[in-house]
Amino acid sequence: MADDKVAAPAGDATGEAARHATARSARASALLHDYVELIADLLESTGEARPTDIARRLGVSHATAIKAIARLKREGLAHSKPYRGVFLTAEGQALAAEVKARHRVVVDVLLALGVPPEVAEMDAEGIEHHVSEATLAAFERFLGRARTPD
Amino acid sequence: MADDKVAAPAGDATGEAARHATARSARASALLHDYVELIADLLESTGEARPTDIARRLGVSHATAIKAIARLKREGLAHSKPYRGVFLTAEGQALAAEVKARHRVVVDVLLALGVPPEVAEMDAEGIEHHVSEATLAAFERFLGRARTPD
DNA sequence: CGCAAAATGTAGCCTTGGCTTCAACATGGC
DNA sequence: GCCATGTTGAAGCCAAGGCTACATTTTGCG
Ligand SMILES: [Mn+2]
Ligand SMILES: [Mn+2]
Ligand SMILES: [Mn+2]
Ligand SMILES: [Mn+2]
Repeated sequence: MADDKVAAPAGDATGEAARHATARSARASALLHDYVELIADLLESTGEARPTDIARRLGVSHATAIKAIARLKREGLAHSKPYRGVFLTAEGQALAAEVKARHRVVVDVLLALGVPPEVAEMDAEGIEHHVSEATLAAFERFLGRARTPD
Repeated sequence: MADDKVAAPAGDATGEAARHATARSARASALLHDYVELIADLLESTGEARPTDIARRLGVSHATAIKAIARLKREGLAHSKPYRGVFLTAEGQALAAEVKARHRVVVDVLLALGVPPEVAEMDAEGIEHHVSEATLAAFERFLGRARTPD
């Protein structure tokens, strides 16, 4: 497992800085991820994703949701016409699928580790945004899934 | 725990809203947690915690660090006199110890699940802030520690 | 149809957490 | 002892993500 670049210096600043930078970046995208996940869910289950419903499910004001939706559109993840509900672009749908899968795996790992279901859902909502590809893969191996066929 | 309001409806908004609210709140305190953890570490290893070092270790500008330090002071977690380095209050020290313990447990769990060390450190930096008491306890049981004597 | 209620959108405010730029202070080397 | 350099602090800018208050549009219903 250790190549030859063993033992990064203990009080190493640059590595630590990189780790914190990664965490900050994940924190920044967490919000968008939750929105696309939720929008996909609403579209799938009810056929439409209205700002009010999104706001209620996230526990924020509708104005807050609308501003976030504007950002989703700006970033090419969603589109919508005034008063007509929100939809995901292809990119948004892909992201939603990814995020949803990650969410499920995180919850399952927590459950497998003996975390109570309510708590698992709670904590997963935050943890999911900080699970890298490598960690996700490890989680799936641990769960005994062969890289999820789904 | 469940009175008669069994089986929260699938598309339950209030429960989901609460989960997202919790995640948002954790996200908000994450930054302060990282600061106290780092300050404690610097104090322990070098005897002093200077803004410049803090900034470098976190990968932010020194101005950003100084403003965060001001907030730590405002919230009663740290104190400092001009040009004299930062120290933690009793409350700050307690928080630092808690945060550090959590960090270690999260890393250990990731390692136990087969996540590569570098990645474990990376992801733990974000995950740690979303691990509740209940989940922490489950993690410790999983690791076979009896509520960490240390 | 007509209109009240609900949904949507806009505006403006606040805090946080980034940044750069500049000013003030402290200190080590000469 | 003095001064160059490094550290610290202050100010001001910006975007994100909250909020409330108000304006506009849609819609459902009598
Ligand atoms: Mn989430
Ligand atoms: Mn989620
Ligand atoms: Mn952290
Ligand atoms: Mn940490």
